[in-house]
Amino acid sequence: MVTIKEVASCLGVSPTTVSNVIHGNTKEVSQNTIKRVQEKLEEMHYIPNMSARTLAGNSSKIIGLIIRYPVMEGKNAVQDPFNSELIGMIEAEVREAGFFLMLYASDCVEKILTMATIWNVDALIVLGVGANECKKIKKTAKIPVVFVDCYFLDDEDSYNNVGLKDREYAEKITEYLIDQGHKKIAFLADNRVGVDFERWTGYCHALERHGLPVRESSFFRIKYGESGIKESYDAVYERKDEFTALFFASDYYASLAINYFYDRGVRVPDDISVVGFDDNIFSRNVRPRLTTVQQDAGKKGRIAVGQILAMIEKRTLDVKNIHLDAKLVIRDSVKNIKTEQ
Amino acid sequence: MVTIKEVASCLGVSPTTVSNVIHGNTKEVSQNTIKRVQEKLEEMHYIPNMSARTLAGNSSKIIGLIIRYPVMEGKNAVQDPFNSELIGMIEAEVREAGFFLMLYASDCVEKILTMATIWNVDALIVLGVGANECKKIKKTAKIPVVFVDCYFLDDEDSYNNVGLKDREYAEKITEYLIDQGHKKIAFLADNRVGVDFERWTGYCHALERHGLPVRESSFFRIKYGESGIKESYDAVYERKDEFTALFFASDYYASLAINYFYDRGVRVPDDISVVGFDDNIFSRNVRPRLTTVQQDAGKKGRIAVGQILAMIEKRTLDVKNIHLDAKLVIRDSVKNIKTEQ
DNA sequence: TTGAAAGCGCTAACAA
DNA sequence: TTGTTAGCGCTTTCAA
Repeated sequence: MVTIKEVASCLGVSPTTVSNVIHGNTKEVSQNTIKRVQEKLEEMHYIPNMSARTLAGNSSKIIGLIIRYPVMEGKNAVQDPFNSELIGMIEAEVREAGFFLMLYASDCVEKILTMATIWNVDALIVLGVGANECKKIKKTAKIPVVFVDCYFLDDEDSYNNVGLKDREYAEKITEYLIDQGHKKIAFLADNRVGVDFERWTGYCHALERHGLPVRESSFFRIKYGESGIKESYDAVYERKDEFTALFFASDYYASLAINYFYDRGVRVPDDISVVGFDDNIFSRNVRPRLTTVQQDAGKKGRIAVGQILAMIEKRTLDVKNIHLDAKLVIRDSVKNIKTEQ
Repeated sequence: MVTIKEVASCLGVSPTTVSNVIHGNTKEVSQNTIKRVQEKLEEMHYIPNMSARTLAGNSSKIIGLIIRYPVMEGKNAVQDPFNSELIGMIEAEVREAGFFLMLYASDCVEKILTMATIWNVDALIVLGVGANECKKIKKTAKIPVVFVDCYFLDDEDSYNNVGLKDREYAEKITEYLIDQGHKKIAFLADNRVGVDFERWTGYCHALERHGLPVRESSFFRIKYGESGIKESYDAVYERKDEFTALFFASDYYASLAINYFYDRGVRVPDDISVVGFDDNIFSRNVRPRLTTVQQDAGKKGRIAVGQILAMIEKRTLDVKNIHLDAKLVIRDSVKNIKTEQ
């Protein structure tokens, strides 16, 4: 390990000068010294020691990426294709900005904040964590925090968040179904909080707006794990005649369902229509191709990191809680049944 | 930030004593003091400062996870479903062992080692990096390194690696195809190095063993990106009559191909048989279900972290380069054409 | 059984 | 324009 001291003594200058050159505080350093120091730094392969820098009161250059702790058996937090894309994007952006990414999966606010303190983390990006946790994190953390895909119970606009117009687009895709003649539409998700709650609400709004009844029995909770999913789909199958269309809160579940139905001889969209949400690899890699709501995970990541960097550099932000636009993508999983009625 | 000093002065003891209690060096501390210190630590919510610890010569408790830098347009390094599962598993294991995970995507050995030095990283887990890079990393890094899914040009057994019996199982699945009467089998992958090279080699061995010709023209290089894939598949389609079976080096490409063929009216397995490799979500979420080689990404992750921890704790390892067993999973994407001939 | 003191590598206030 | 020095929080050696 080459230290600043070593470089300095090699050159016969003081550590301060070397440090100043490293940080570009060169107003008071002669051109000649700057050059000599820079060359020596290069020559000796000087690599900074971040622990020392951080300890000396500088920023750690670490950004903590918090992902939700896995609830599901045999499934981990990175595995969801939407999350993966987001994480990959965030890693790339953080790295390119000269920061380091510490990945930490947890639902426990205490642990998250401890991790942030231990490492003197500069900022936190928090993915898809529940409203209560968000509140606590925001209240306690003394560093910039950007949430991604979070929904809050209290003052929405006091949070820094990058999300999607989930409700609006859930409403749109539901209206599309209604427009295609569907009146009996089920909503299926593995929970009904946060993002999924918003999508459910959008679905409800669309039904109400068109004078269709909103029934609690039209909500199916999909259980976790392979066997849980199968069990849940069995329940849907039993009641399939009650519905003409199924709105899944994610492409993942929608594509699994299409294949499940295929196996049981139920054809999509002829026998039942299906829509999803997200437009990830699953929606395109299933037949029939899935009609869904398209969102850009990469964009979310880029914006989130952009916000974080702006906050770190203490620039202010005009918009705090951003909800990105999405796009209805019509493919082949919905049948127009208007004429049949 | 509560420091050891503060805790110490609150208690009227020295920082040394507090530090000793924290680290369990309690042979020379009285029971009473231990208790008092522990309670105070708790009460004051003492959280260590890792920068200071690291600077004072202790281990950083950071494990660096290096993933290959993305080559493909619009695709990032975390996005591959196999990688995601592995990363999620590694994160969980690392966290549970009391370490922290720094995620870093790069192909550049210099940058990787700089990152390791900057942070005084305790160990490195390196995923799917090329042989040349592996060699350099092993030679230069002065910390434990475990490679995952890497293949090496020089002395294989001098590396710590967790891989799969890629060659053997590629051979097995090829033999299965031959056993089902297939003689004209293409091999398709997006490259032919590392893991994919092994799979290709296994494929070649099987053909040779059964007296079938190995032709360079039976290798298809799948191009990156959505349009690249389509273009590549178009080329396969053009020559589809030359083959009765297609061996894809990954489930991802195999499942995409099945759907591509479906769209063009080519039925799998009736018109052409398809096999994949990995058995991830794609193989099960496609119809017909994909016949493939099953491997356990989670297990790889667990073993890799186990090896790393053992190395960090300076316990020795008997087996260094582990190649896990896989399993041939026969589903519905291969037709038995023996009788037709 | 406990504590004082030095030092890890770096930064920054201040002096020269 | 350059250098001296103190100190960030912690560990560890050595003395008490």
